Amino acid sequence: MAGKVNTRHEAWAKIIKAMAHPSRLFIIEELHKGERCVGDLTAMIGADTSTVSKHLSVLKNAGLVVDEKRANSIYYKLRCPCIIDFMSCVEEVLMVNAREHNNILKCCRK
Amino acid sequence: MAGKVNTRHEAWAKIIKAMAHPSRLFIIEELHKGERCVGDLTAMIGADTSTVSKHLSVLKNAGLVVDEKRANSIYYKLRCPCIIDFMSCVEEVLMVNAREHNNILKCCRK
DNA sequence: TGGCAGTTTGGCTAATTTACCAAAAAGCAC
DNA sequence: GTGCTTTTTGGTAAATTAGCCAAACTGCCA
Repeated sequence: MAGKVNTRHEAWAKIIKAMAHPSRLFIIEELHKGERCVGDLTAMIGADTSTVSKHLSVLKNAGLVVDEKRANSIYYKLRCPCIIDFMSCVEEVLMVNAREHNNILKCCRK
Repeated sequence: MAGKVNTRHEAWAKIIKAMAHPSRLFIIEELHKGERCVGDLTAMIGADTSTVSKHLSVLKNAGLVVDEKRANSIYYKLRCPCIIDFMSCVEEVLMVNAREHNNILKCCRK
C-alpha cells in the first residue's frame, strides 16, 4: 500500500501546518534560544495576548512545545529543538528563489 | 531590530505553508525518488487532476519544485531535496507525542 | 475575602484554503 | 484544419484559520 497519501502524511501535515505562520516561526526561533513566558512573547510579537496564547496552543497541540508553570507565569520551551535545523534548508530555497529571480531581471535588462 | 516578527519569518512561513498539506507532502516524498508528471501523481493520489495540478502550482510558486515539458507531459522535480531531511525531525516529534500519549494511557490504567 | 497579574477560552467576522466540475490551453497526430 | 491527450484556469461552496474583544480562570498576596 506504499505510494499513496496516508495517515503518515496527514500526521506530518498537522505538525508542519502548526509551524506555518510567521508569528509561530518567530516563537520557535525565540524558544530555541531559551524558554519564554507568554508575556515575553506577546511583547516581542506585538499582538493581543489572546492571539499569542492561541498560537502557543497550536504549537502545543502539535507537540512542538511544552509548558511549565513557574512563579505566576507559564513558560514554554521547544520539545524537539531539531526543528530549527530545517530553517537552513528553507533559507536555501529562498536563496535559490532569489537567485533565479535575479537572473530573470538581468535577462530583461539586456 | 532583532527579536521581532519580520519579513524573514513571513518568507519562511510561505514556504512551510506550501508544504503543509498531506497530498503535497506525498508529492514531495515521491519527487524525492525521482521526477514525475502530473498524470503519475494524480493516479497515485487519487484526486481530480485539477486538484493535483493546483497542489503542484502551490509547490512551484514556493520554489520547492521545478517543471519541465517533455514529450506531451510536464515533469516535476524537487529543487532542494534537503527538504525531505526535515521529515526525520517531524518523525521524532511524532514519536515523542506517541510515547507521551502512551504514558498517559498507562497512568490511567493503574 | 477582594484585588491583581498572567493566561486561556468563547464569540464573532474577515480572509484564506480546498476540492470538485466545467472549460480553456497547449502540443502532437492525422 | 479536426481530434486526442495532458495540464491549467475559473468558478463556487464548504471548511478552516487569524485576530480582536470580552469574559473566565488561576495563583498569589494583602
